[in-house]
Amino acid sequence: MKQIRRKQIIRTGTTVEQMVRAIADMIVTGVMHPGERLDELSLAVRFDVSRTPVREALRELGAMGLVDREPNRSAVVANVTEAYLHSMFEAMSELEAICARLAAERMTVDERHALELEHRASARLVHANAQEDYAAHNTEFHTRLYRGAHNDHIYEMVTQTRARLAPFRRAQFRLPGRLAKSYDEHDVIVTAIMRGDAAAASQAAFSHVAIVSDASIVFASDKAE
Amino acid sequence: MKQIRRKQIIRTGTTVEQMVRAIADMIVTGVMHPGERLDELSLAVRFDVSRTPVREALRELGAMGLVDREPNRSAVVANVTEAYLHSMFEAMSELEAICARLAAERMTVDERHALELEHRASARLVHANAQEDYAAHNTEFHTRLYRGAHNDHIYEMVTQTRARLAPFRRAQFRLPGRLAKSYDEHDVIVTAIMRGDAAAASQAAFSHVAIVSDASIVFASDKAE
DNA sequence: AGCGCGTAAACTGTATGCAGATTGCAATCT
DNA sequence: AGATTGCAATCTGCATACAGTTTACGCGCT
Repeated sequence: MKQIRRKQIIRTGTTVEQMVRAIADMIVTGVMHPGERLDELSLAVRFDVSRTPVREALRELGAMGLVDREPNRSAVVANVTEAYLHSMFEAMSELEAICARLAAERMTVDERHALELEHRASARLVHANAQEDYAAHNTEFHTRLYRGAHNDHIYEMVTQTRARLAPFRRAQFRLPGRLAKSYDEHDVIVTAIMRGDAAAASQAAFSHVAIVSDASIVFASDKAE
Repeated sequence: MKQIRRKQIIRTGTTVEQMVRAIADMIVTGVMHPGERLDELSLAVRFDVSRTPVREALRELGAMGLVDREPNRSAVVANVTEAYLHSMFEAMSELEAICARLAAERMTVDERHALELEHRASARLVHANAQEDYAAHNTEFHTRLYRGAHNDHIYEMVTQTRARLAPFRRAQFRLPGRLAKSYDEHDVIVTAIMRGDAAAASQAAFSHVAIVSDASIVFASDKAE
């Protein structure tokens, strides 16, 4: 049985990482409610590990802002209110706008070319309504944008914010017609970047993310019930 | 709100928090060099604790991006190169610009009033060349700006970035004439915000931080030698 | 001499035990 | 009855012990 556990760890990461993901999911999907206590022993029993990895996982979740910790107290689920969610989506728009602006100014010829290719290739996925594949393309597309800004710290912030929002955004491409609209919005961004129009790229990226945000927040509040 | 509480906890040191700060300082001040290994036992001996708190501190430092961790490997000092530092200062300018813009649009009457008072009060410190006190005022001033944006996630990002840059910025007010210039720059920001001119506030905040960055980076590269 | 291979040392990951802090309850006092 | 203090159960913080993994070195083989 030790063997089995080891295999799973190899497959999905270390024990602690697994727990971080599992607990993060529970918090973010509303299985656990804000203020709910996360006592170490219960979690240890639940995941069939000792308290040590549980403590490390809680510390990491604390750093991620998903749980609040105070000395000698149980960690509690942080209040990821709808207001806070909204602030994250808004921040995402702002960050994406910055990336697009900087990308328009700084991307190398190769990067521009790759971005355009990536974008063009996705047209096929839209026609096929291949939601899974389009989602993968979408991630890649935005990642190229972030990298194109040539600023490591901004890249870090935007990817972290994106990761935290991921659970709330999962279903957006299921909305009818969203794929085609997303493609069109990407198109505006790409065009602006290709001609080095920083202001237009920034504006287009801002709107694009704002639209995604609206769709996702609806989804999130559905889920909260 | 939540953020403030967490900050205070950081100030109130448990063993782990103390270690996090101590190690972070060593990394950021160049006492430890990028790539240098942080093996758990050595640190435990050095701080005269067991490996358990060391591990938790390293995990937190990993989440902060100051050390890189891989399974079954020593944590190593992350590469906080001058390039990365530069990217953080640039990000700081961008974030501050966003905050100023949003603040100009969203600050309540009370917030605007408090900001102006805080700013006016600092004039006295400039004349007295009270560097320590002005630094405290400066922190307060910028914090008000960040809060004024009314976006918790952006507040979190900007304060975190600011915290990571703090060690590099400490000496900036010692530069001759910097206090008066800082005051003037603040003045432009405040004026723009008071009349709700988002674009002007944003522009002024961006320049202000860019200037601080330049001064600090000079200082940082001095220190690196 | 160079190349594997195996073994041991060093180190990380996890479990468990103990000490101190906190909380809730209950018995006592006002 | 309500408040208060003391005690017990519970939980966190840290130390120590053990298991599994990686790394480095030396030995033998070609």
